Amino acid sequence: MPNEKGPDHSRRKERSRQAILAATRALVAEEAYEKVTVEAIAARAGVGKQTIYRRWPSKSAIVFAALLALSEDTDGQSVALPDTGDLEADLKLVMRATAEEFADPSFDRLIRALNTEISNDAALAAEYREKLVQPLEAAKKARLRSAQDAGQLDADADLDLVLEVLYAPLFQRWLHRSGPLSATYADSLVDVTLRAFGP
Amino acid sequence: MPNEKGPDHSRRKERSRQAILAATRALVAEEAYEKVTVEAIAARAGVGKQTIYRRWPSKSAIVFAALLALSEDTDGQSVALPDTGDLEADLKLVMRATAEEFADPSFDRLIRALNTEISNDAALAAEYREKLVQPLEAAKKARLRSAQDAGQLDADADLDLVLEVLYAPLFQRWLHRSGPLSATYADSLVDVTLRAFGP
DNA sequence: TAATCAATACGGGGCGTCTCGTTTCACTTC
DNA sequence: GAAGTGAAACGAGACGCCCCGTATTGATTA
Repeated sequence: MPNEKGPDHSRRKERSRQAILAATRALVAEEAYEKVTVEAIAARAGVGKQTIYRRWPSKSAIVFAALLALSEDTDGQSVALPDTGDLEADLKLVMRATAEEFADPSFDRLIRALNTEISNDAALAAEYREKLVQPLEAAKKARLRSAQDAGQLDADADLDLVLEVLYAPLFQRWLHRSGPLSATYADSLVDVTLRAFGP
Repeated sequence: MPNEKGPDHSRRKERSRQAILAATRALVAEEAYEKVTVEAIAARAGVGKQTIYRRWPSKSAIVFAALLALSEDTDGQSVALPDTGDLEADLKLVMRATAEEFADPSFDRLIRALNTEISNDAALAAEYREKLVQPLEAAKKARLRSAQDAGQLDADADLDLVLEVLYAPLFQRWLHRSGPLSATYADSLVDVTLRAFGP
């Protein structure tokens, strides 16, 4: 605990904070989002509603913080994509994993809830981009830059655009449920991207 | 609202129906979506709440019907994309127009509201796909097929995939506000798509 | 007269605030 | 150390507000 000063009420605080975030994640993952109420979160976490509102200003903020904390667990050391030297194989591995992730019902409900909040709250969207999206994109771009150095990708390619072409179709297909998120589909997105931005 | 039906055949039904849909569109376009309530719609339309619930089962259904009616105005004759014989020019025209459309604040709020409802209601999403998306996609595919016949596009290309690569990045950039929807960007999406699926 | 309507009351339920009595903990005082 | 103390944080939940969707009523229209 890197606390240097002042009264140490942190033990109690931290425990209830974690309980609130865990309860939120559990509820969002297992129920339709409309059923997730602040009262339900408080009950599940074994805390009073005021304890929640002392920390976060709104339900959106709670949900967002809950998902943010999820990624901060795996964080600490920065994420990195596999780099075997074979760009196509590496990307297909990652895209297949991503497609599988979206097919999981709990993850589906979680990200759908997040997108609902984000879509209607520009400030939350900015925080989402800064804290969740950008670190991931940095890792992806690092892998792409390595591919550029290896001559497997157009050296002048706009990496933001490359990532969009690679991921946006998958994301849209998931969001609108407009088609299967199969391994074949994941592979074909990689093929398309490499054809468009290949050397 | 001018009524062209002189005879007493139709009752107040149609006029109030139009008033409700128009009021819904106006409210969704000018306010944050959370502020759009059924009571506000009824007040704006000069209609009782019961008149609304006699026609639609839920708020989602009202919003959806309001946007559906919008597209049915311009409908009647099926939509068609320009076909000058120059695929690149035609697509850039359409993509630039699409990007501009999304930049309009009223349209932005409208489609954001629709996406919010759709994202959390699979049945509504299916109806959305059937009544709004598929007619448009049919028109787009017709243009792409014409390009295939002209040898400007890989004859074996999966047209669903082509459309996704073309539109999904724009859609995602708009939804997540992750970058400018400029004409340059629209053009580069066409360039990428043609590079990936060109002959 | 018979539908249809606008208006409005109503129950149900969630959000965010407020209050209350209790627990925890840093800091005394013995 | 052990016992005591005050303040901050707490669990519980009542409350006011707003909204959804239903039910009722008296007026309007065909």
